[in-house]
Amino acid sequence: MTDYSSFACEETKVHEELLEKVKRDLPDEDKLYDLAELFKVFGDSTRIRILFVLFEAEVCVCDLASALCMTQSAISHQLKILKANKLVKSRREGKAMFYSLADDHVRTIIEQGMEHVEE
Amino acid sequence: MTDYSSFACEETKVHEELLEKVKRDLPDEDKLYDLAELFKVFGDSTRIRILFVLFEAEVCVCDLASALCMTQSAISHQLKILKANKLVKSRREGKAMFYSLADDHVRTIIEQGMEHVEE
DNA sequence: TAAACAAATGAACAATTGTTCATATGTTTA
DNA sequence: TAAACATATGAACAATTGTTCATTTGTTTA
Repeated sequence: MTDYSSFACEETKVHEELLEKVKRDLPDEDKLYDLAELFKVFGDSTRIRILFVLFEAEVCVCDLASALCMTQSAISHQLKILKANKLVKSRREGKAMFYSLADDHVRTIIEQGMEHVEE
Repeated sequence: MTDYSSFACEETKVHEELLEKVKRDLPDEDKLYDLAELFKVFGDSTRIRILFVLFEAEVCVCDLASALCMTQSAISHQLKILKANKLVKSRREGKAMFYSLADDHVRTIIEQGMEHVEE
């Protein structure tokens, strides 16, 4: 990593170098936006709690609602967001709809987050 | 992982078993809240962009502002949030304040997120 | 010490978001 | 087929959040 720290803010030449490097390496605006949107999904404690329950088992909507002491509607709205972002998948079984984790990124991301807050 | 999926929603006995397990294993309400708060920090594209710039180098506030084409005030407000959540650290050098990444969880979390959105 | 510069902060406003309530859709069973 | 059940959805409301503008704090230097 280049060290720019010894230059004051008037030293425009070196900073232009940095700014060009940043503009070259920064991912597309679209991708950064998608990334922020993804983390926004994790940024709600109801959705985090849903994911934690799904770490244990495949669970239907009504059980999620009673496990988390929330209305069926609230849970259903949040599941829709989780599904739209491919964090969970669903499967119908008769009247019930069962939800489970979509893949293992979810686990890793939450584990890393947990490590951070537990420090 | 126990399979509860073959039971309908009326089968209250097995579900109670699941609900008890969930209540036992679910982290404290406080911890889940903190975790959601952490992800909320990642859930804004300005802050994501700041972090990406800091992947490259230690950078002062005015350079962050010009790199991201935003006002100094907006960047400063966001840096305060990043710092409060221990994602960045700062160091004064004369008039300038230099910011850098606080630890490597930040990188891991963002990398995992990137993998997910790129799928 | 006064002027200039870099960063931080508080108040205000617009935009976004999570929950509730009412209702619709889809599936089973009597 | 009608009733019952599980889930999904749309509208509305309160709460939260990001940016701007004006101002303050902290540091250097003329």
